[in-house]
Amino acid sequence: MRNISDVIEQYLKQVLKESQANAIEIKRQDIAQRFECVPSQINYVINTRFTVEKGYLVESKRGGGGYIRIRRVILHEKQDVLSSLMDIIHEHPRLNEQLVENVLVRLVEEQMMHEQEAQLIYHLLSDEALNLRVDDRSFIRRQQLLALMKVLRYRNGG
Amino acid sequence: MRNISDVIEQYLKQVLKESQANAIEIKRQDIAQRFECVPSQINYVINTRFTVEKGYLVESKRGGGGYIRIRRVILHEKQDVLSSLMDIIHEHPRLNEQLVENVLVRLVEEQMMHEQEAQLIYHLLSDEALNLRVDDRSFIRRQQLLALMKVLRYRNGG
DNA sequence: CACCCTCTGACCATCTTTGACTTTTGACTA
DNA sequence: TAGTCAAAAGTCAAAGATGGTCAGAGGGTG
Repeated sequence: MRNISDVIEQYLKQVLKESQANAIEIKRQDIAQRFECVPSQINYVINTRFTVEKGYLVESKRGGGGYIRIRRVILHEKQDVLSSLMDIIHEHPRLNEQLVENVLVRLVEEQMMHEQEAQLIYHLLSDEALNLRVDDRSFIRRQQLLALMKVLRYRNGG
Repeated sequence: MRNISDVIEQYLKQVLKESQANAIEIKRQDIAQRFECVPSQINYVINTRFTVEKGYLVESKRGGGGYIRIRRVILHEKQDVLSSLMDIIHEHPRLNEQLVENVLVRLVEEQMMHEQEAQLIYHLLSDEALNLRVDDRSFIRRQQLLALMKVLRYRNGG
């Protein structure tokens, strides 16, 4: 693996997968020690890899007996997935390629669309295709991702 | 071989051929060092020799743990259909919903995409989703349809 | 000679790593 | 109970590590 962040990401996902409950609780310092990095590296990994749109929820507590809890969000209804993603899209001030990718990957994981469809749409929403100023790009992405959600809603019986 | 670009091209193709998967991942700096050239030379080689038309797909990531990934893909046999559609897209001064639909229908007829995919994209490119001034809408549609063509060049056997 | 590739380097964009400083929390003490 | 302290975790900006772009110089070929 190329960088320590990826390694830590994989490790955490592995632990998460192996845990019965869909949540794990870690001690930041422990993880940092295990991978020989500074503690704040763990925050970086969490902030970039375990985001809401990817379907993770993170809680933590400081002080003695502190912890970081990572939870995989489990939504039972397709509707929930769509509406939570719509909320995220609405709330995010800037929609960059990374976020678009996260959302599309999530939709595929949740079996709301096929890999190939996601692939196509990703390219339509790429920086390359949307060769505009950042704000305009963000605007278009928001419009189109919301349009996508709308289609998926009735396509999956909403 | 007369120039360094050709040498690098051959080298990369050789490595690609020898790799089990039809993809390789390189570090720009490494290759540049091996051939004693500036890093941007690698970009030049990639931009001129590993294009989509020639059947290659290139992805990359910057920053720590960055890389350049080159993938061999199989081109779709109906390049002529794509070319003619691209011409149409280029030549039309205004791209309205009707034209988008025509293009998508054609692509489905030629079995270059599935009905459902066309449906999705049609919605993304609709007047409703692209709630903009006519010219801007037209601009976005052009960009995105061209992006679509680019993907379709190699899909189905990539 | 003109033109089209190549090559180069300065400058840019993006992602990661690090560390100093901050905030929160619980336990212990006065 | 209030205050203090140490043990977490959080924040943020700078530094580091890559890759990308672009315009101009350089060179070979018809």
